[in-house]
Amino acid sequence: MLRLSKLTDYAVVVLLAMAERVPEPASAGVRTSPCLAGATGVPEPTVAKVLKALSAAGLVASLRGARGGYRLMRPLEEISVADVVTAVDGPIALAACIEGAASPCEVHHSCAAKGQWQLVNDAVCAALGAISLADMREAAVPPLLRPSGRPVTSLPFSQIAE
Amino acid sequence: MLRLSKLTDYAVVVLLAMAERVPEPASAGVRTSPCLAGATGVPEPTVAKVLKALSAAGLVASLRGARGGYRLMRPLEEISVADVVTAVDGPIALAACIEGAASPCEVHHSCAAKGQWQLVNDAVCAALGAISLADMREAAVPPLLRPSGRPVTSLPFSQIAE
DNA sequence: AGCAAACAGGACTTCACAAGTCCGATTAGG
DNA sequence: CCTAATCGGACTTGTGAAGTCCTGTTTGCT
Ligand code: SF4
Ligand code: SF4
Repeated sequence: MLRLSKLTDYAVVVLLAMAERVPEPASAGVRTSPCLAGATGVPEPTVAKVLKALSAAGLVASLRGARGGYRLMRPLEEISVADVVTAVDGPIALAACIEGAASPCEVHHSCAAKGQWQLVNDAVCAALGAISLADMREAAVPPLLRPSGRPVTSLPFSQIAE
Repeated sequence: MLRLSKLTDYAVVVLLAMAERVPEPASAGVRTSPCLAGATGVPEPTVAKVLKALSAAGLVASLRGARGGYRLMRPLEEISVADVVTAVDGPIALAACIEGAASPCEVHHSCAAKGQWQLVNDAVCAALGAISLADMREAAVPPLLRPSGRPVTSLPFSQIAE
C-alpha cells in the first residue's frame, strides 16, 4: 500500500504542534512529552518514542532534568518531510539494492534491474525534500499540485542520504 | 524504512524480463510463469502471484490453456512505476487520511495536519508517474537526477488514483 | 475423445518488523 | 544532599506482508 510508518506521521503532527502553540514564552518553546501528548491526542509513550528519534537525528534538542523537555532547533520552514522520514524510519531505500544493506536481495546476481531503482529513489527523495513542514501547515492544497519544479528548501542530497 | 513491497520490486523485474528477451518470435512475446521464474531467479509461485496482480490491473494479458502464458499489453515506455505500484500494492496512500479508508486514524479529530498529507502524496505520485520502465532499463543514471520537471509519460492523476 | 500443460482464484502458514509499553540512568532544582 | 521530573534504551506484543500450496477451469495437442 506504500504507506509510510505511522511513527513518521505522528512525528509530523508533533512537530507541527510544537511550533504552533507557544502560550508560555518563559520556557523558550520547551515542551514536555505529556504536554504534547495532550495537545495532539497521541498516547504519551508514542510521543516520547517519536521525540527520541527526532532528538537522535538532531531535529529537536532535549533538555534533561526537571523542567526539561524538547525544543525544536530549526524553524519548520527549514525542515523537509524527507528529514522527518529519515529521522524516524531510517534512510529512504525503496528496494534492497540501494545502500540499505543487511539484505543483499537473494536474487541480485541475476537481476536485470539491479541498480535501476536508484533513479526512482532519487526522485522520491527529491519530491519529499522539496516540501517543508511549513508548506504542509499552510497547505490549503491551493491547486491540485504545484508546478513540481520549485525546490522549497532545496537541501542537498547528501543531507538526505545521511 | 519507507520500503515498497518486495512484490512490487519483483513485478518490475518480471516486466523488464518479459520485454527484454524475445528469442522465439513465434509466440508473439508470450511467456509462461516458470520461464520467467527461471530467467529472473525469483521463485515460481511468487512470479505467479505477481503476474496475477498485474493481469488483474490490465498491465499484462493472460492466455489460458496449454501454450498459454502472459503477454504485456503496452510497450514499457508507457508503463510508469506508479502503475506497477498501484497494481501490486494498491493505491498510494502514505497516511491514513488520504482515501485509503478502513483506518480513520484514531486521532483524526484533534489532528492539526489532517488533510495536509495530500500534498506530499500527490508529489510522490507525480514523481513515480514521471518515470517509465523504459527509463529504468536504460538508466545508466546519467546525471544524478533529471531536471525533475520533465513528465516522461505524463499520465493523468485519475489513472493513478484508480 | 482423452491427456497434459498452464492459468485463475483462493486459503493457509510462517515470519519479520512495527507499535506500544515498561523500567533504569541522568540531571536540574530546592 | 535529596527529590522530582525527565530522557534513554530495552522489552513484549500484535499486525500485516511474504511465501507456499491446493483445486478448478481452459486450451492445445495426441
Ligand atoms: S532491483 Fe533486483 S537486485 Fe535490486 S532489490 Fe529488486 S530484485 Fe533485488
Ligand atoms: S495526518 Fe493526522 S489525521 Fe492524518 S493520518 Fe496522520 S494523525 Fe491521522
